[in-house]
Amino acid sequence: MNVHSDNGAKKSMAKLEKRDEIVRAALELIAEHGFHGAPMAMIAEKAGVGAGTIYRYFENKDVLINELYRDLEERLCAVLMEGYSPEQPVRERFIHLGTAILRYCISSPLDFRFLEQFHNSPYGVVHRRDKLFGKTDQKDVYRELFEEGLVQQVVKQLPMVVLFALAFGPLITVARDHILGFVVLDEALIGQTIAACWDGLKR
Amino acid sequence: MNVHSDNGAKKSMAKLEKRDEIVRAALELIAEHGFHGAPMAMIAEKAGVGAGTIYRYFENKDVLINELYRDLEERLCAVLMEGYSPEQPVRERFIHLGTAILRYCISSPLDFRFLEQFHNSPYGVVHRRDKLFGKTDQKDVYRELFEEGLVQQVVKQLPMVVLFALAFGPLITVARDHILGFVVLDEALIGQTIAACWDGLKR
Amino acid sequence: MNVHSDNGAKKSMAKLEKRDEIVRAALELIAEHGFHGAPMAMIAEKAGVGAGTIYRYFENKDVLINELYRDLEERLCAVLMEGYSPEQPVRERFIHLGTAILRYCISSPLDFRFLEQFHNSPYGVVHRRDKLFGKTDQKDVYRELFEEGLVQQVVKQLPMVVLFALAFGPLITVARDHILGFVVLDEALIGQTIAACWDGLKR
Amino acid sequence: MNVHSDNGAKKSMAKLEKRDEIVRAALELIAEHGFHGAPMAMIAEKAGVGAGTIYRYFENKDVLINELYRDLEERLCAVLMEGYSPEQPVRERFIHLGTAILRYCISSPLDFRFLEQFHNSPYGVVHRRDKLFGKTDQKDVYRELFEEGLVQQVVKQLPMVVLFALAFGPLITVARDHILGFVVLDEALIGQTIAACWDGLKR
DNA sequence: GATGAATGAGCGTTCATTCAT
DNA sequence: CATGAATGAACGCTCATTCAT
Repeated sequence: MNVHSDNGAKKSMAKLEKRDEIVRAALELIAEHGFHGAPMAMIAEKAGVGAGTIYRYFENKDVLINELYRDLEERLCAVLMEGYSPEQPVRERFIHLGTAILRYCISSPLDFRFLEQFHNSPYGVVHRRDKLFGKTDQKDVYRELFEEGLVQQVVKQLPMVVLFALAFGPLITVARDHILGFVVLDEALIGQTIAACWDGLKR
Repeated sequence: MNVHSDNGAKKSMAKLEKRDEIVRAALELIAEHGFHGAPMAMIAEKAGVGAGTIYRYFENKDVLINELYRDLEERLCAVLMEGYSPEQPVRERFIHLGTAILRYCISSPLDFRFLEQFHNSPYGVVHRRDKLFGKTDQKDVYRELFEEGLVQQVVKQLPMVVLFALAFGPLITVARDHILGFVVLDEALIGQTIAACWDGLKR
Repeated sequence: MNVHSDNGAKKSMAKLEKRDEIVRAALELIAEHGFHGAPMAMIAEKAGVGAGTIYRYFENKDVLINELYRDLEERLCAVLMEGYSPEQPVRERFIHLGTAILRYCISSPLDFRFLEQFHNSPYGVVHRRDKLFGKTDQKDVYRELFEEGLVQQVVKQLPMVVLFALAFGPLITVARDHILGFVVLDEALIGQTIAACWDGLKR
Repeated sequence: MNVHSDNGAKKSMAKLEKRDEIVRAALELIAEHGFHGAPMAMIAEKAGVGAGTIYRYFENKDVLINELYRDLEERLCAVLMEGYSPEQPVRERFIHLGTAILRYCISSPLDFRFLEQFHNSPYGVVHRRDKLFGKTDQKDVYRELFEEGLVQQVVKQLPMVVLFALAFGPLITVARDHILGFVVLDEALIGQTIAACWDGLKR
């Protein structure tokens, strides 16, 4: 270790730093160009590592993508739960979640684009099926929220899947449109959009 | 079937027939396996033509995909307009369109799967941008409908893009879930879902 | 076909010609450098075809190697049976076979080297096991010959596998040494060697 | 085990111990899976050392393999010479050597498998050439034995290489077949096999 | 015009070897 | 000295596209 070691240089990276660089590079490339537009060699180059290095951290491309997804899902989940209070009324909770989602997609557009790509791929379908049919035991705030809403009769008596669609279909769509520059979401618009979703949902 | 069609069965195909076979084969393969699961050679085989033949009808794979998209869009548009009457109130017209979309996706799941794949790919982004920013002069029923709704003050005062999202985000989502078998859409559920969308949309 | 088409040029090859070139190239490279010293790209180059072309004729490298083996085995078998007469005494028949083998290895050293490489590889072990345990119904002259020799009590009462070893172990060994230039087999030496093998075999 | 050896068990290894572990690991992996099935990293892991450590003891993989071969050859040679008495008749000496070889291959199948792999590879060819053409000055019991047999006119008047083939070709072959489970060599069969070899050799 | 064999760039992945620690 | 993370050339294989027939 040199006392003068400039810590700005591309020189050595710590172990975790390297994994992070790979993940970040994969995220950017996949978010921007899709799974096919992100060859391992390109990810490696963007991450500033050798092509073989990726395989020290991830068994193969599928694993890399799935771990990246899990990372993002976790991050998103943390964001959603921040300030979430199960004591609040269903409506307030829904607005909290919706707002958090839209803000997240605005502040982390790459994350959001990646999540979309993932959901619209075979990976995502499998993942969704497992989730719906309870192959994961991860507790699910949305489900809980809507189930409570059904019991309290504040949301429409519709299948869970349809409630999801009514609640998040529009959010995902405007989020994408925002990222692609088709609309600019500001706080006011976020609020109005979510309120409109609630109108669709509520009894 | 032409009365005069030589009944050499699979033998010669008319020019248009051939193009259609290619397009149909591409549709099926892409709908089922995605863009990457549909190599040109496989499309050719399924279409019953030589691999090189495709290039007589489509400059390259991108063009094939884009033309296929245009075909489907046209078909969808025709379905939507069937029985559509501009004289009806905005709400009735919206319900007509929504119902038509959901019925179409149920009766033509391959078409729908393809359209989704397309929209969630670089192709789709470009296409959407062109449409929004008016690079196409194709008249757009949705836009007209919502613009009228805005003028009549029956729908919320929100940007067009957000109205789209509120209206079609849920429909697309439930349609996909139906195709993937996560929910079964019957006529009753279709009606309720579209009514809920309208609740989100209306002032 | 042009009347003047110079038939010496590298120009076009007929379909079978191409398969043959690939097989020949694979044979030479594997014979000289082993399986690992014969990458597909090198085989393609030596064959004068594109790398991808090989896969039109052979599903993958394993299949190429196995088909090549089968080709050679067939060729060898034909050579062995040429002039072979089941009516002759066991000894004469053995000498016929042994002579044919040695002559073949001298005249087709590449074939022989390949066969050796194959036998000394996982491919060969599997192949041998199938043969010994009768998973192939290919009739086997050696086996028949030795079984007859056992019945007539002209060869030693030893397990078939040991008889094989006594008969062909030395032949394979001298054949390899000849090819590698460690000894020069002429007709006289061939005769003496096979006679010696018979001495080891006979009762 | 040294009385003073720190019993930190797997902890530190003496220099020679480490080399031995590497060699043993290489032997096992190569014997079982061939040269290609034994990556350096796997050898290192099995040996319980770092991947880079191997290169302190062996310049590269080729050198490792060649030194491993030399080790085994030495071991085999020691086994062969145990109880070998140059005063005995040629025949008895041959039987001693042959028996020792077969017993060795039965008791040390890994060694034997490795030696075979080696002989059937470019390494082996070079090695053999050096030996035959006297680039090594290692005295050679077989050669001496056969030369004496020639002088005494108890073995056939054939080139040394052919005598080798007659003597050891069958032994190697049955040894392999034993290891692969195609035949079971017991003491009786060993004796008969070697006797048969001698029949092939003797005048 | 129609064909499909041929192509080769590009993919995901492995592994012998190096070198900072 | 020993390490093992990092490397990148090389592998087997795929597939959009071309072109001789």
